[in-house]
This record gives sequence, structure tokens and C-alpha cells, in this order.
Amino acid sequence: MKWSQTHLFTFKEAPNDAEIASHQLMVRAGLIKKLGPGLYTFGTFALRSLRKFEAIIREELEKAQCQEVLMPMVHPRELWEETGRWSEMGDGLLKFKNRNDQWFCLGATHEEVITDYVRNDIKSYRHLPHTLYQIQTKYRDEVRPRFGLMRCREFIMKDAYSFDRTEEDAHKSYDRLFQAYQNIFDRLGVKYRHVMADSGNIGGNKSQEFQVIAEAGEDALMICDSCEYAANVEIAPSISKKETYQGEFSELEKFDTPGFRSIADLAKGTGVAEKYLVKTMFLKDEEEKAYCILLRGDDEVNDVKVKSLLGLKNPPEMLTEAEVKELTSASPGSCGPIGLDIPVIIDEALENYSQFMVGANEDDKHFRGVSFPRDFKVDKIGDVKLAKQGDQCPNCAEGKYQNVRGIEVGHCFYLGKKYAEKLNANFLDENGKSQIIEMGCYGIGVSRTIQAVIEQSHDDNGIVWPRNLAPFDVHICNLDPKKEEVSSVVDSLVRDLQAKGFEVFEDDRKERPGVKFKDADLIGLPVRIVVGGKGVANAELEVVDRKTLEKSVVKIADIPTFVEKLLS
RNA sequence: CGGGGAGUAGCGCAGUUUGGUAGCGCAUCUGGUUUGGGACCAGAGGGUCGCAGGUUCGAAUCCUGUCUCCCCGACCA
Repeated sequence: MKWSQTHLFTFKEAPNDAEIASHQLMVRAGLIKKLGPGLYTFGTFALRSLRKFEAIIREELEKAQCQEVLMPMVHPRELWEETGRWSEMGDGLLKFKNRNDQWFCLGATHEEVITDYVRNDIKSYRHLPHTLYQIQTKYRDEVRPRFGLMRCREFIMKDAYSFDRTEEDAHKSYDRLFQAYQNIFDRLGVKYRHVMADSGNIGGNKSQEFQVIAEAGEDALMICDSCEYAANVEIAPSISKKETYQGEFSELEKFDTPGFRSIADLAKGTGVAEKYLVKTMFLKDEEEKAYCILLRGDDEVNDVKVKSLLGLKNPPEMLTEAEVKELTSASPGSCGPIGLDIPVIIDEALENYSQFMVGANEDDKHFRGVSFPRDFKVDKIGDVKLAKQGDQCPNCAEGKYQNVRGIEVGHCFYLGKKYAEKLNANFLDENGKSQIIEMGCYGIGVSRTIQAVIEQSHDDNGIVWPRNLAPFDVHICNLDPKKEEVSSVVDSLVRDLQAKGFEVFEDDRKERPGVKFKDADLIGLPVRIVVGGKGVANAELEVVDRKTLEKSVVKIADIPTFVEKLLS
């Protein structure tokens, strides 16, 4: 393909709304263009890359016995009412009605539609198992789209759904898809980890994410520095050392803590280490029911863990300062569990703490000599704190957590019967007895992955495409497109490279060499070949490896073999 | 939702305080000189200044309303 005939425009400056490198580079390299918040047009280069990724996905999924289908983007309300998600999904679901006042939504995910699809067909155990997938545009009305393709409203997703007879079979399907995901991400040539994860509002109870490691990622991950274990910080277990602490005052008594607003103040004022202090937090669930959470002074609450411990649908929210005042009649900083009529949850790290200090629910006062259950009732003990770098790995003895950030590009969920039950997806087993289908669902953020790859693979000059996703394999800078002898060398080179199966992009614009080199670096195709008058006269050309920027002078006749070696 | 900021040419911005012919850089077009790491000179095209209303002889600029976009916050007890 020749640049002069391609709709491809590059920019020296990044738009002012692009903050992270990958977003800036994608815009500057002409890969994407914003239409509105979270809405992007993919240029022809971006699309080539997307198609390559999709081809990899299709190959690996077909190997894993999956079948491709394509479902509608517009879903009728009634179906979403069946699972209760019409309202549960909240404003993330974009709803609208037609001229007949019938409601629809844009597909944010397809559990409802796929389950509806199979429930009409699958009637017997003989029809199972099946795994279906599609690659399609999803729409989620994100509150705040940002970072280009990383958090979009409209995006391309691969979603797969497995249907099995038993839980055991469903886990086999899960494992098969999980393996396929590993194969897929291995082929991209990027650094990634699979991590244990929360299942969010999709449901189910087994869930792992595939995360591309990148500083700009939105997810915090805890990865073991010694074994394969890794988890999203949302659920990363924090194995408490369960220290024993006994304060010096044995009797409950109130004392003055003037102006103490934080754990740090209290530590300074009393001389007790932060980790031996107890902090009190207040959370509320969707029904406005309040909970009191006690943690070590140096720990922080993890709302997702609280959600799981209490069996809530969504993570609870922090009470506002005003709400805390109303509840405890004290400002945050002087609150505690004593005398409150709400459930008290304590983090397991406090199990062996006694005679400690808590706020007295009176401004500038704390209690000391506090022990439970003597002074207050404890409803639940569990792990409700955020894991930290350096915490012990739950999987191996030697390992410690390391804190890294990641971009979630894939997710596997075991769903169980959750959707099938609500949607009445049943089959008859060998005994003629009706059974509910077991399901799993598996997503890959296709468009997001492209950007994640760039976020991980770029330098100051531009994108560094991994070979398997590069829009083209070879970038030829034709420095003298007007000179017959140069262009004929380029033409024959293109033919030879194509004969070896390489995709070649030629910059034949009437531009100065510097411009062409800068653009070549920006666009980032794996191999660049420079063809100019000098090289042609000597019958040798400069070949550049984009990744290492290493330049080699190669005889024209040897170039196809040389390129083959570079790209292997 | 809360807080802050911004809408002026395809992109990046100045001009608004103090009302008086719409500006700059990049990009684009023409001619010329250049030509191995984002060239230079000369000329040209392109904007109802987000939208609506008001004040005024006169509004990008002042007033009112409205729409849109961007950023930050959701971690503090």
C-alpha cells in the first residue's frame, strides 16, 4: 500500500485531552479519532491491527471448540427485565424507546440474549455442551470515559458463553477457555498476568482477569514475587499477622484528645504506634443501612471485601461527614463502635487486640481500655482491609506481594445457574428430569487491548508494534519517489517481500527525508527500509529494527532474507 | 452526583481585564530555493468567535440563559 493513496494523517502535536502515552500516540499516528466522549473512529491502520487480533482470537477459540455467532446490538426491555438487570445495571445501560413507545437498550453485555438464544434450542442433555462467542460492538454509558480506547462508551468486545450439563463440566469449559486466553495473550508478545478477581455485577463465583501490566492501568494488582499467584487488589487476601496487643489501661475510660482528627494525631498524642490503634469507618449499603468497620490504624478498608463478607450486591459506600455526625453525634476522627446500634465488623487482624483506644462518639474524646465483646458487640470478623505491598502471599510461603498496575483486557467468569435459572434455560437429563444449564462467560476487550499493547510497547519516538498486531510488517521510506531508478528498486523490493508473505507499506509522499523518518518512528511498523539515491547506487540499503532502532546496511538482494530473520 | 476549567480555522493557542475592520504557530494550496532526522522565502485559501436572547451607534469582549467538552474527587476517620 502506498501512503500517497492512503487516508492516513499524522500529527506533530497531541490533542490536549490525551493524557497517557498510548492515547496520544494513537491519535498522533492517525489510528483513532474522537467523535464524542468515549466514541472513536478507527482509521484504516487501527482496523488492520484490530483484524489481526480478531484473527488470533478466532483461531484460538475455534481450537477450544467455540463457535462464532453474531447477536443484535439492540435488545428489547422485556428480556432484561427477566434477569432484573434492566434496573440493576443502572445508568450504564443506555435505554431508549421507539415510535411505538417500546423500550430497548443497547447491548452492554449479552448474557440475556445468548441465554434466550440457546434456551429455545437446547432441550436435551444430548445438545450440551456448547460454547458460543461473538466479536461485536458493545455500548456502556460510562460516567466518565477517558484515556482513549481504554475506557470507552462504544468498544469492540469478544464475548463467549459456555453451556454445560453440570458444574463439573462447566469448570472444564472454564479451564478450556482460560487456556485459550493464555494462548491468545501469549501470541501478542506483551507482558500480562492473570489475576484472581471479583465477579462484579455479572455474577458468579469464580473469576479471573487478564491484565496487561502498565503504569497507566486503572487496576491495582498484587502479584507474588515468588510464585504465579496474582490478584486484583479488590479481592487480594491480606493474610494478617494477627499480632497480639494489650494496652496499658484495663478499664474503659474516656479521656481528652483535643483536636485529634486522624490516626496520625492520635499516635502522636498518645505515643502508641499506628498499627496498635483502631480506626473506625462507617459504610452504608444500597438500602442506606449503616455498618461500623474496625481496622488496624495502618490499614485501609476494602469495600469489595466488605461487600463479599456481608453478601451485598454492590460495594458499600462511605458515609459522608454529615451522616457520620448524625449517626454518632461526633465528627469523623472521634467516632467509635461503643454505644451504637448498628452492626460492627472487625478486621481479623484485630482479633487479638484488647484494651485499645477508639473514638468516644463525642468530639475531642476517645475511650481507652476498650475490649470486646465486653464493651461492644461484634457481628462479624473477617478480612476487610486492602492488601499492601510486602504482605505475605496466600499461595506460597516465601512470596511477598508486589504492587503493580494493569489494564484489564480479558475476564473469565464461572456463572453457574444464575442466568439460566432466571431465564428458564433448562434441559432434560438422562433420567428425563429437568435441569438448569450451567454457564460461564468470557470477555476480551478487543479495542482496549490494542491500546494496552501500545501503552506497554512504545518509546519517545512513537509506537513499537509487536509483529503480530502491526498494521503492516515493513515500512519503506522511498526518499526519491520521482526518480525512476529508486522507484523501480522499491517496486521490486515490495514484490520480493510480498512473495515471502510480508505486508508492505510504502511512504511515497513528496516529503523530505526527516519527515518520513519521524513518521515511520511514530507509526512504528516493525521494520523500516530506507531507499534513496545513494543506497540504490551502491546496491545496499539501510534496514532499521523499530524496536531496537538498530540500523543495518544490507545488500538489496539479501534484504528479503534479512527481513525474514528480523521478523521471526 | 460534587468541585474546578474551557468553548475563537483541521490541530495547538492568543485576543476578553479597558467594546471599535478576526490574529499567531502547525497543517493545507501556488511558485521558487532546498533534500539521509519534522527546511526556507514569497504569496493564497479557510472562522456567522458553542447556541439563544439582551445592553449598545457598534459585542469574540459586558449581562442573562442554555448546550457541550475537559480535568479533579469518590479512600478520608
